[in-house]
Amino acid sequence: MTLSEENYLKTVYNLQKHYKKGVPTNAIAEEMETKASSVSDMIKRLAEKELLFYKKYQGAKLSETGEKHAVKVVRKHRLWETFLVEKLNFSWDEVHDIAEQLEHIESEKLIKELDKLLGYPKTDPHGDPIPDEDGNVVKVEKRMLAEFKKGEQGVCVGVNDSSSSFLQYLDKHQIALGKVITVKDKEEFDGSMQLEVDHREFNISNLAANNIYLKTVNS
Amino acid sequence: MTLSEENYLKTVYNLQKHYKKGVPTNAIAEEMETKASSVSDMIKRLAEKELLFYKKYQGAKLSETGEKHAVKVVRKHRLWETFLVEKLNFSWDEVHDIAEQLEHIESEKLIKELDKLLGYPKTDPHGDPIPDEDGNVVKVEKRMLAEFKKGEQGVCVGVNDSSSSFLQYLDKHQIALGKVITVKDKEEFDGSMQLEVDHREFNISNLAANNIYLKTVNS
DNA sequence: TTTAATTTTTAGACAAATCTAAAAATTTGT
DNA sequence: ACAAATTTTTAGATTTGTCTAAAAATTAAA
Repeated sequence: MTLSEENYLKTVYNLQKHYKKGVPTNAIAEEMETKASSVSDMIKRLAEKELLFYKKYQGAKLSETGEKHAVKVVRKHRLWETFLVEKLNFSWDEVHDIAEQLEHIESEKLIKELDKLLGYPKTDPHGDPIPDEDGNVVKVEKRMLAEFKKGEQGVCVGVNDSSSSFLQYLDKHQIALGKVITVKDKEEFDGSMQLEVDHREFNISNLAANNIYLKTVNS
Repeated sequence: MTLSEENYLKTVYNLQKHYKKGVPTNAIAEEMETKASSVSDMIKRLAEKELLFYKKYQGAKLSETGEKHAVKVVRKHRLWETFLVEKLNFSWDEVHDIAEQLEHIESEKLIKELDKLLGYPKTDPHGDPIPDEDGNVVKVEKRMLAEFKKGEQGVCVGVNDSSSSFLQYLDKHQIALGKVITVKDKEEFDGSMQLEVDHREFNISNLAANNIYLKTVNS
């Protein structure tokens, strides 16, 4: 398995929750910042290797083998991110690019020992679940902040966008995993919200609220 | 800088202590388990990029830029090896191949923090010095065990061959960094030696003795 | 439903890194 | 010093992964 193939599998894996049928060529191309023609070529090759199913113009869908492999890469990515934050003093907005490199390192023992060193963490620094050794992924029950109504309260358990600009925006407002967020007010026409976090109030856009996940808290 | 280029630089760096002039094409090819023709091509490309000096049939010699880059790779390799042994319970014969992958990860901060986590180690698990941030390499004074005379004593400070078969051979005889070794007898005709380590006596070949470094101990 | 817009695929080219086979240069042995 | 052996380079082919431009298929719109 080449580095490039692994990246394609991971991308298809990440995108296929948003598509009932196959993941469109263009979606993959956009996500990977490459051209549709390159994707078309590669998808065809991966299909030959039976890592995914593919019919012309119908997009891509991971096979069982392909998914197994993709989950392994995701597990490694998230464990490395956790390592960087927990052991090497990185902040959550700095780890993605480095984990993108580290996720391709091959060694069963390495990843097993890393998991042990970190105390078998369940989620990464962005709240995403870390698949276990057998590839099982725990599904965390969570709702988008944007769906919360005025007066509701929740604990931040994850983000949808892990870009450093967004994560730094959250830092600025002291939003982090585990923080309690209260919706003080909600603007109907644009979906913007007035929030309270740590006794501090501020306003966020609907776009931002669409990238924050909360777990409802019984308060 | 591609992964392949980096590997060539590192190999030339490692080999050039053994050659006064340029490192021969064949020596590089053998070390990298590739063909001389491939080496010839790549060397030419690296010379164009001014990472090394090269004249036809005269072998390769790193430029200052090339050496700077090579040392960085070596620093990363040795820090990662130390990490694997110190933090992830690897033994010294298991780390080479994984460090070979990890040495190409790009991130200044990562390597700085790794160094800190490990307590700024001076040598790797095989006794090789870890270059500092500025690329300075401490030269450890050491002699080959094969050069020791009957009755002499030393402390093991390094090995020349880091292959897992050799390292496992050393483990079997309880030879490790820091161990005191006494030459009880030396066979003139084949250079084999009778050693004492931990009050245990055994015999090793000249080939083995040529791959163990000791620091003379004033006893 | 026929055209227009969009998406996807194909064809052909290219750069990186490698290989084999053969030619050229250098070194060694007598 | 000359021939033989060895080392190194060149020439040409191959694989992987990418790209551009153009053709084909699908979807959307009038």
